[in-house]
Amino acid sequence: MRIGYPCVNVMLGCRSNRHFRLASYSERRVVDTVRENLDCLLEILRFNADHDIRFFRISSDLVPFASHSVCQFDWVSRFRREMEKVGEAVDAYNMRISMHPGQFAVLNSPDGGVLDSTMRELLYHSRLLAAMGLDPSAKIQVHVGGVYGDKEKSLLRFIERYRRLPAELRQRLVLENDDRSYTVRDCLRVHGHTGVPVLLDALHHELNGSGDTLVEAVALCAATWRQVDGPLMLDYSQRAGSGRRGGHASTVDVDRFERFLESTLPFDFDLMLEIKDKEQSVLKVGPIVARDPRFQRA
DNA sequence: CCCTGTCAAGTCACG
DNA sequence: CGTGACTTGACAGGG
Repeated sequence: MRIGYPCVNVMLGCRSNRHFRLASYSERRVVDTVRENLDCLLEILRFNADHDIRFFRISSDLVPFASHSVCQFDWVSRFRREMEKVGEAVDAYNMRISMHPGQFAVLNSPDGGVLDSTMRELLYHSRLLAAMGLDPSAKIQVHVGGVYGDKEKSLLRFIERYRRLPAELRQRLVLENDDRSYTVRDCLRVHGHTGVPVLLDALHHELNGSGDTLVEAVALCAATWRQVDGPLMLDYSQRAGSGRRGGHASTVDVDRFERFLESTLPFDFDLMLEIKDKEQSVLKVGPIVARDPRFQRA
């Protein structure tokens, strides 16, 4: 089991998701920003390796405006060597990488313009991972998308769209249950028609359940990942104390986390900890997981 | 330095 | 109809 965190390291003084306003776009500006972002990404990976953290989500802002028409420079060629270095670091440390496009990528939208921008955005993600030389176990996680007043039709539209995706995208996309529309069971239906692996978000499953217990859901999702996809990925977060929908906790509650882990035994997976204090929470639970023989899975 | 209005993009729930 | 929430708040202009 590898445990990781998304996008941002709060301890290091750098950020790998720096961006800027579209109004101030220039090739110079974007090149400078990408270079800084890649430098920082390498620094974060080195930090992770030093602390035995081997799962990380790369920010979609690594190349700002990459899918926007304003972006004309060939960032793959320009930063090939730097991106390969990232991939080499990932491989050297036996790390796992994921990405999670923003809410604007909606593959099942009935709107052709939204579909176009979604395709450009998803292709940016897959080209970035490919430029790093990462194998297909580096995943891009998306939701089914909107309901548009007809959930069945909208789910079927996702299936059609998925089938027409280029292979470079199909080999990396994974489908995640969301917190209000599409449950794990809905995602599993899509899997049945497409083969897309299903990523389980434990909190979404709590808020928008399928009737399955957590461990049942883990088992069902695990079966959708082939060898080439790598181990099942799982998103774990805790709600902020006051209990409003959505908001993530500021730091991990270690007892609750341990109970969560016990409740998923004996399944193995790579775990993304979505907590505000990022790597600090991973550092808190890492030693517990490493020390406890019950969690020495696979 | 600090303050704050605003930021490429979608969808949905809430008031 | 306007606003906030979502995987990650940060930029940029003005005081």
